[in-house]
Amino acid sequence: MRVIPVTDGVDSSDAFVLGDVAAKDVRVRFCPSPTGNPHVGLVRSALYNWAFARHFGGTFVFRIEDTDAERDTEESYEALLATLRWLGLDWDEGPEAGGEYGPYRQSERREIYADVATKLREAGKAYRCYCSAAELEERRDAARAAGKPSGYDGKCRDLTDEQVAAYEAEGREAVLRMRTPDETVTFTDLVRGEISVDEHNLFDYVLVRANGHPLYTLVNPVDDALMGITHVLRGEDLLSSTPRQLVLHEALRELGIASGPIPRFGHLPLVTGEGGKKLSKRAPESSLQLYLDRGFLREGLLNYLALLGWSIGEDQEVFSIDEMAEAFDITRVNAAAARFDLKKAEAINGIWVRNLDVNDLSERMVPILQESGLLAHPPTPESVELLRAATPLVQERMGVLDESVGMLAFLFVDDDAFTLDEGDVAKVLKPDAKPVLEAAQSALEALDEWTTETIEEALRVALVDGLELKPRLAFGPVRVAVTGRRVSPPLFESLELLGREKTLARIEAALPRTEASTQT
RNA sequence: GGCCCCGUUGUGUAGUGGCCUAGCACGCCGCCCUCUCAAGGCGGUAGCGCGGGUUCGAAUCCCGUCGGGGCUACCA
Repeated sequence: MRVIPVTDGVDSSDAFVLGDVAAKDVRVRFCPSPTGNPHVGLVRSALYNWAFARHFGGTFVFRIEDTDAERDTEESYEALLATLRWLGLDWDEGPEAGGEYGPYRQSERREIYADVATKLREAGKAYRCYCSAAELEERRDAARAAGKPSGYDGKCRDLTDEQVAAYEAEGREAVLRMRTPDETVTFTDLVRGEISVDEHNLFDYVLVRANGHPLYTLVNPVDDALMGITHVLRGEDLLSSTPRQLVLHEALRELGIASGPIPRFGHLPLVTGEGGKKLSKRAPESSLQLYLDRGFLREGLLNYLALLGWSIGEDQEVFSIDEMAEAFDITRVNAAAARFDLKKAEAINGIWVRNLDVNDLSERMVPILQESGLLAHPPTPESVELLRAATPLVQERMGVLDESVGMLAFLFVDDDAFTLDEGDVAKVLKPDAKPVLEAAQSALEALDEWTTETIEEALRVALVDGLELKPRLAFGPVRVAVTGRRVSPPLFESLELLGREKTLARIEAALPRTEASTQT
């Protein structure tokens, strides 16, 4: 039985995590394949790697695994870079950053893989396999039916020259397979502890396709080795392929293709969706773009993602990624899968929203309001001023920025586009609201000074004192008439920002509605 | 089917043999505050999957069991 790498002790200190590697020499990587949109699991993984690197003062490498020409797209590649940049997860080496281990896009490293493949084959570490897809499937099904492991059975492991010649004569194409050892492979996972797989479940796997294109199974470990990666932190879905990769790492060192210690692995818990299943890339709720479009703050989203599998300590949940980097300990990552909870994400985000400087917040709201048509591209100076003044009114009323759209529409929408929510009209602008609106109208018309304080005073005197109404019945109709909804930012502040003219015009326009909605 | 991983309230977690009649946060419910909605304050709801051990003592250690998940490609 082989144990790779050898470790002892089970304390959760940095020393255990580092092994023989000096803190500053730590090198971790984030290596997505550019297929589809970045999803939350991917980002969580990037965050943990980033925090790990920053914690030790090591290097965060960003590598693109675009070896699948069928599925990789340039748009996805661009999206990946943009996303990491936006989140503030800066990389030390990688696309656009450079580095001495480049290139960092695997599509530009083909010769390297071809060379390694040749060396592996010549050294007998890998061999040509001529089995056809149909044959493999047949044998796999048979093994399954017999209740046995269904991996590759090793048929082509030790072909004689004659057999090879015969296959070649048949015109068969060959893939390159890695030869795995007839021993149990054991390694110590940084979050799960010791894990082993015996030889009966260590299958010879394909490294290079028949068409000569290298597969992930080859390029991923090869680049990790060549780029001096010391720690591999990735999703649990890759856990079962780790023993096989360890075998390749050993071979690379044995053949002198790579030097340096074999990386240590830590498998992060999966991020699951509603059903407790792995969040698939295609599930809408897993798309990071969805959250960005809704106006999640990078701080809030990252903070929430960090919570999915890790805790900074006793009674604290809100922290920045710098604080995370400071405290991050991979051995304290929870091994169990974590469910993505939108409500919690919004709550955490809301805390960050409320902690933001008002000017900062109003600037961050611009894209959302533009997207919804409330602001122009670029926004006019007046609307920017108005937004700045209105931001404090909504700051503690939203978890996510897009919630401000409904609350602020009344301030930014063109007069002819202003509409009342019909449901709210039916509930609030009943016949008995008419005298309320009329009283409000004359009280406001008489105002010399148009400020929050004078407006409130005037309305209280006219409606609460004058008509002897309870506050909610007094202000409700005015609120609906002027903001269009029963739920709005604070009324008096809203009226001040809206201005006297518009306010009075809207009350006037709403008066007939108290009659229209009578017969129900 | 096979292999591997995992298992504290609905969700995320704290907890590493006595401080646990299990803490925190989100959610949910109620109350307070209040011009609506939020925010804020107060209170409540709900959990160690199950069964055996080990021990004076177990959420914490061991075994079994059940349940969940991942992988099982010439995808990554």
